[in-house]
Amino acid sequence: MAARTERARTLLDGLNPEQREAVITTEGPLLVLAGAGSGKTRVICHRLAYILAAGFCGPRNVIAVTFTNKAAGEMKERVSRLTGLDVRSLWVSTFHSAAVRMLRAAGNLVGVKRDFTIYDEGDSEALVKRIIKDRGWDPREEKPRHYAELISRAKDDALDPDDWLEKTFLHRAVAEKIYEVYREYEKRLARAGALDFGSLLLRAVKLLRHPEGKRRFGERFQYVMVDEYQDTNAVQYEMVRLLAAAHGNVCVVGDDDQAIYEWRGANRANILAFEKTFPKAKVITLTRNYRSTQGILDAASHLIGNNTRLREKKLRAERGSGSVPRLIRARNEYDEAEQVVRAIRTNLKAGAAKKDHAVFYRVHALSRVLEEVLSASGIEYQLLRGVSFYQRAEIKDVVAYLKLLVNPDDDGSFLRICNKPARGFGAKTLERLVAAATERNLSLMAYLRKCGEDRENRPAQRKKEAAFVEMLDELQSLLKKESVSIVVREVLERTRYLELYDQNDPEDLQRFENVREFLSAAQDFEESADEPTLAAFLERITLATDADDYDPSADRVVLSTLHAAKGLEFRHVFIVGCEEGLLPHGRALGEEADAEMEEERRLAYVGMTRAKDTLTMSYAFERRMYGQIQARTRSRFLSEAGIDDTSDWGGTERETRSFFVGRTPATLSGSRDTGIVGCGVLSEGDSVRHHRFGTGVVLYVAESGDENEVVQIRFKNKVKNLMTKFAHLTRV
DNA sequence: CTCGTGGTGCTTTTT
DNA sequence: GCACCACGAG
Repeated sequence: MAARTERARTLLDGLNPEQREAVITTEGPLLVLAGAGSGKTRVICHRLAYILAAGFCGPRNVIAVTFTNKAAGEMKERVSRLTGLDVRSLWVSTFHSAAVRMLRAAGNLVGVKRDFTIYDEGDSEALVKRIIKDRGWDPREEKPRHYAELISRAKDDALDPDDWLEKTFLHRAVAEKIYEVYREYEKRLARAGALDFGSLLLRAVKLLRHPEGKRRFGERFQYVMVDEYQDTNAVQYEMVRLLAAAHGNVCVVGDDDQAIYEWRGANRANILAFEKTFPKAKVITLTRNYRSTQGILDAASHLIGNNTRLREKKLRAERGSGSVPRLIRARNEYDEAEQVVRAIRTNLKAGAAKKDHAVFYRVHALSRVLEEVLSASGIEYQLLRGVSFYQRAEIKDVVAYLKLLVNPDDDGSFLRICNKPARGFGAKTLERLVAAATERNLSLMAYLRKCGEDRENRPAQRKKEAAFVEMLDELQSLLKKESVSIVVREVLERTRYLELYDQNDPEDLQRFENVREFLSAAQDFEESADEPTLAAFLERITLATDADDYDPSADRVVLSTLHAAKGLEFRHVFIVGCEEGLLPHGRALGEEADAEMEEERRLAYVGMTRAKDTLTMSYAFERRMYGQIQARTRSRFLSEAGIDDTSDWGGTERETRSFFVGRTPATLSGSRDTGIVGCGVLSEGDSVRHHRFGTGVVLYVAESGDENEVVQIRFKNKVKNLMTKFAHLTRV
């Protein structure tokens, strides 16, 4: 017992008093407000480890919920290292994986059959589209994406079609249409034995309310932990509440300033609701920032100070003052990318690694130019996100075959692949088939099996259909005796799927490669999984994302959207495209878009607080967007953050613009007047004079020597970043 | 049934 | 500018 206590106590070493308090407060409800860079992950892991090491309960009585599989995996790994315990029975997972796990075990209690299929967003949208078409509506008018999104939001708020109709503020006629689609959508999901992401959570909640489910899962978990709590939606909140109901030991960790997913149903006010639901909740605020220097933190704090905040907190840098954020002004997106890359190259020369750098942008579209310029410079990079591997058409096709084997009622998968390659399921045939099956409320496969015979003649057609059914039956029987990878191989073989591809077409060749990669993923899976079934494999890939692929050890510059940047940190951070309409995004600019504007601000805040040593923001005077060149205005966030543009070189915005337009960079450099310092002359500690700011001392010189040299100078009461070529500095 | 073209319409996207 | 989809011609 003493040894145990001793071991638990060492877990507190190296934690600050607040962190320590959070770790040892294991009983009762606890809300940890963790500012950016305040050691949140550390607290969560140590707290989990502490509970286990102290022997308060066994691993199977703890559940920790995070938002990505990757975060979950790392957490588990870390807890294992910290405790030396076997953590296999510890539930560390995403909300969705936890839901799946419970439903696979006891879904029958709430009407979920064992072999249910999971529909991802693409599958849901495809289903919505079929419903809209079946109604005879034009999918260009009634946009499936729009409908699918509304349905998904409704589920985030736990609203069934009737609840939703009652609550919606949309125009009656519009609302009725959506209601109709939503109802039909639910009907068809049920018929297909499928659950979408929203239903997974809703069914899990239903299960936790069921007496038997409550007994099995509600009472099992003595300790509940939730990460990124500010991004939970209403249903996830309810799930947390139910999981914690029996024992009341629930710890949620979050930061309302970093809530960036309200647009998809998250509710950052859950942070306030927590204290209402658990009136005795203890609140611990972590405000010591171990990541960034004070200069960066000040800018970020200034920015976020423009929001109305739920829980205001002031972060303090533990690392000292450091440099203040820099601003890059560029003529266009190419100039912007070139300046960023130049700055990166300067850092590389000074000994920094490529992986110490990250470039963030609001929209993926901005990555292209950066990629071009990085490639041209021979600097390796890795792109976060982009189309997920598992979202590619060819992968979804193969997956659809597999899903159909596990759950033959999955009409979505059936329709996707029944005619790939062509085997007699043309448009007309399918139309008839769907109509006949719908009439009998049967899935397509069930209809083919049961009623294939009693349809009118067409013997040739029936033969083809029978062959298809037989092929799937054979594959299905393989499932019982062969491993996942062998089944995948057989599927490719027997369906002759790969014959769709032309070996001479480079795009097809890529698809071919992707399918091969998929095959090797299947192999990896069956070698490593606890339960190497096809259903488990499908589950994993449906709930997997590309975020899970980011490799922090690879020495490459990271390109990422601001959203995907959450949770990461880099020595040198660049945020490009700081322009009105981009960051903040155009959709947040309207009169009645205050909430959106605040979310944009939080997004910028998240990006800025990723930086450890230097932060550079940039904007361009013009940029090609949607195929045309547009004049751009610098983002309001820059001045809100105190990253003051105009003062950097001593002119006004208009002067800057006219100065740039029509000039090439070469004509910009150098100075005509004697006494004015040129590039490559200054070094740290030099005293200089600026015509507006007076005299100051050079703090440091970035990109020394070339025409983009930037010097940081401390004037009487402010620190400025100036470009030597514009600043017209003289020596004192 | 497949291929080509033209029209459209475009944040973000943990699961 | 680009990617995706629907529709029409072959």
